[in-house]
Formats: sequence, C-alpha cells, structure tokens
Amino acid sequence: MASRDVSSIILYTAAVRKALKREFYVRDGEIVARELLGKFLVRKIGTKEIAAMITEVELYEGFEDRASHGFKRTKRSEVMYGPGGHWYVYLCYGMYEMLNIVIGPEDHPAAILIRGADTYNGPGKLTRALRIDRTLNAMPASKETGLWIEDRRFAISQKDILRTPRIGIGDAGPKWTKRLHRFLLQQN
DNA sequence: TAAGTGATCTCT
DNA sequence: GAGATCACTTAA
Repeated sequence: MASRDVSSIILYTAAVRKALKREFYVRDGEIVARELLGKFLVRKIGTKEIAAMITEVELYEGFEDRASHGFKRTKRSEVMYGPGGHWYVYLCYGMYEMLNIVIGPEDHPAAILIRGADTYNGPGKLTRALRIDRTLNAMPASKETGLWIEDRRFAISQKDILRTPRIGIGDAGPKWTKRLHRFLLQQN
C-alpha cells in the first residue's frame, strides 16, 4: 500500500532527525562552535518547518571576555550563567534580535552567537527571516519550543572552517579583541 | 560613512 | 531619571 510506505518514511525521518541533546552544548566552547557549523537550525512556524544550515558563529565565553554579556552578571545576561542548551535572545541597536545558544555547565557564562545560516547572512537578518524574537529567550533548544538544532550528518572538513576575530565588538582587551572566536564555513 | 532605533546598564 | 552604549543593517 502506497500510504503505508509514505508513513513509514515519515517515521524513519522523524527517528533520524532529532534535536541535539543537552550534552552537546555542555562542552568546551571552541569545540561546540566548530561542531555547530554544518548543523541545521530548525524553526517551526505553525505546521511549517524551516531548516537552515549554520554557516557562521561567534564564541563568547568566560569571566574575562569583556566582549561577552556574561562578563557581568545582570538580569539580561543571567541566562548565560544557566546550563547549556537554552536560547539567549536579546535586542541590539533597538532593532535586531540576536540569537545565541547558551553553552557550558551552570555558573559558567558562555554562549555562541549564530551569525549566519544558509543564505541568511548576518544575525539580524537571520532572526527576522525565521521569526525569532525575545519570547524565545531562556527557552530550551528543543522541538517543544519550535526552535532547535539538528544533526543532519553533513560532513564538514576541518580545513573548510575559517577563523577570524569577532565582528563589531570594539575593544575587549588585549587578549580578547583579536581572539579567533568567529568560526565560518569557507564558501564553495 | 552615517544614521536609525530602543532596551539595558551605570551613574547621579 | 539621564545619558552612554550596543555582538546591526540599510541607504547613500
């Protein structure tokens, strides 16, 4: 029966396409940043799902990184001090929602800014296209919240990953301003 | 290159 | 409460 075949295919893809587990995010920031490249950011709007391959991220980690909101523990940055696997969404320049995924264990302030996915270049454009805003702040990255990350097993070669200093952070101190904490997939 | 935009944080 | 700041984008 044709209909039976179709349903078995749906079950199969559902089984393969799982949201990344909490443990994925509770690791060293540079490793998580690298491994996020090539993963799929999936947004569910109504019954429709939009998936976009992550192509660019920036790492903000620890107590000494002045470019990171987590440098100071405030009401806004509190989420970064929580356990990994939650979203941190905030407004920048009065207009743009920035999407970050909190990483690391509890009380370790760290997050990764998702700057680009597929053809959405720039963190502000990305969130606008996927209708991501601050209502998702502090929510877990899981299917229940409508925004999560999946491994679709695209092979990413380490030599295709470029590293540069982060964008637009100003002076974050001698050790941190020029750190190669921006990771992006080389085009082609 | 400059300006728009508004929440957040720091300083009174 | 006031003022500076900000991990951006767009229009010139």
